[in-house]
Amino acid sequence: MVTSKYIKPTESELEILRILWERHKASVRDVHEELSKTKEAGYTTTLKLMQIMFEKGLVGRDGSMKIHIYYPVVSREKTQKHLLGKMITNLFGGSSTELVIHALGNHKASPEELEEIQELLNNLKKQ
Amino acid sequence: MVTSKYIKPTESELEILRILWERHKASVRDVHEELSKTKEAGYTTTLKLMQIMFEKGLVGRDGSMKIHIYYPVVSREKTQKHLLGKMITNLFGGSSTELVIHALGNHKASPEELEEIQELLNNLKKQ
DNA sequence: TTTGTTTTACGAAATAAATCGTATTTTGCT
DNA sequence: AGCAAAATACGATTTATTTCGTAAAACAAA
Repeated sequence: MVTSKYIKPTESELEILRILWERHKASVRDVHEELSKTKEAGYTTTLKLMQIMFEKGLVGRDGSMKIHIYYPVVSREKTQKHLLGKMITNLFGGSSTELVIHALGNHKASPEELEEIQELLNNLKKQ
Repeated sequence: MVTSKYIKPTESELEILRILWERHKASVRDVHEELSKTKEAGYTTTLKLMQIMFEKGLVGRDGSMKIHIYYPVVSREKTQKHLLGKMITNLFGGSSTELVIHALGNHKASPEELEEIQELLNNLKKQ
């Protein structure tokens, strides 16, 4: 049985994946326009990146329309898990708690979100 | 007034910083030995990386001893903040709550840690 | 002081990532 | 069909990152 190897997206690829995860599917132009809001890059640069991502298997595409429509192949969850693990190890001394505290401290959460976390916390305490 | 620019450590540099943050100071050999536990790399590779980090200003070093003793210059906190922000944006759709939930879900925390998070949560709720 | 070991300096190669120019193909109009 | 605009393919360059060989310097100890 062949287990497909985890491919670590680069920084730029992650920015593109972010958009695809959000929209589920998008053309190169869609992605490029969204990207342009926060970043400076030529259209062909975005195109090339997405082509490379396609070759790597990070995204898929449907060419049956007039233009290619791309969609994510790697799941957000799996990618989150990998990168989160690395971050906890290298940046938070292996302590996920420390990460949680930082995340809660630096970025504000709404009352609803706090409640959501509270519930999760209650569940964890029960065990 | 000149504001010093944030230098984003690379993946490898982060692994070295992790060790320096933990030990406060260490020789190249120290770092290399610790690194070797989890990673395969030659001694001069580690040395070179640390020399480059010194040039970039990520670490400092004391050469008054027989051998160079390196120490971190960039703070763990500042680095955490930068990378966490990027991670929340690209990987968790801008929601720090989602990150917290993932972190708590995938990596187990001790009762003491849960209590610590509970207190933080209580404080946040009060506001 | 001579010799072997460790440490450092340095350059260069190998690899990976990002950027872009140009050419070709496809599409939408008229 | 013919033309302009948009989309794609592709190669090449640039820049960043990682790796390591070799040589010089510093050190330890016989």
